[in-house]
Amino acid sequence: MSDLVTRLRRHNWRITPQRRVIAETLEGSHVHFTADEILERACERMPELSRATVYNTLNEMVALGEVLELAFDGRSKRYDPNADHAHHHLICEGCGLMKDVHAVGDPIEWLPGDERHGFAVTRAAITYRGRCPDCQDAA
Amino acid sequence: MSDLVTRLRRHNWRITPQRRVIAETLEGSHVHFTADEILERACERMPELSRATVYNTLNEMVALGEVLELAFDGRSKRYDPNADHAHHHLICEGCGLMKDVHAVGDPIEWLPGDERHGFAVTRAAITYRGRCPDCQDAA
DNA sequence: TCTTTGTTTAGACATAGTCTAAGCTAGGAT
DNA sequence: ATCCTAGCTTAGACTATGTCTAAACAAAGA
Repeated sequence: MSDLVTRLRRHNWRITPQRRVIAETLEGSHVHFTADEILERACERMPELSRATVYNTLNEMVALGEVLELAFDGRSKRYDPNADHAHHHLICEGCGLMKDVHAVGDPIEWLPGDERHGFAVTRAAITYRGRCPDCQDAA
Repeated sequence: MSDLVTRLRRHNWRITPQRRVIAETLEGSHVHFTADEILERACERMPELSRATVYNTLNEMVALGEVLELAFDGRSKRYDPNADHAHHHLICEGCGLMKDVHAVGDPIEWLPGDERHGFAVTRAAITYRGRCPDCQDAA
């Protein structure tokens, strides 16, 4: 049912009931939740679930490379279950709405060798910002 | 002396002694400090400076568009005084070292119209990640 | 069954940032 | 010069987000 659960199991990671609920909550949504939003929604299915377990589990899924941690606003991190599928993010400066978007090409190729300062560059993420249709009308 | 101060004054923004110290601390460094790091350094020149003033001042400079707020790690925001000069950031996944870098072209052009979801897209920032020379050796 | 290892829990703790109420300062009006 | 006002600064309380700890719990293997 949950593809994220399948991917997690491949790491020989024990799928406990708590972890399954958290993974399915993450994957079942099309917005990127904060840890507390995941806790709130997961608790509808498993009321005794603790905050510490949600934080632990999310951090472990990030460490396994199956979930991306997004930190755009400096307030709270958000979690993106599509770690395998290259995409970027478009954020509304008015209301904070976030969309996944796909750009043409690979940003790493746009960084010249003499701008790399000897780094081994492995990833690149683009954050687009603007105003969504609703917030353009409101302005 | 401080170009940032000049830019801020153009907004009819009162340059108090506190604000000058904060602006010069920001601009005088080549790394991007957190608010608390700025407080610590600014206090060497003005020991009675308060934390609230540093936070207020940084937020106002961001609102004026003269300083960029960077939120990459979800821990604490960092502040970049070069808001006028288009550049991106390269971060070491080992030690957190951050460098300003310049990519070829404008990332906004790489986002197709049908991926914009009706947004008016105004800005794009690329975050490159990898390992710096020191952390490659350590690995 | 017993043991071992890993998981979950509640709550204490830590960190980053905001808010509030009071006092202070600079500049304009008199 | 003195007063007034608006805006600035301050200390500390408060909030939000996340981590840590110690104990209880659960599952798998001997």
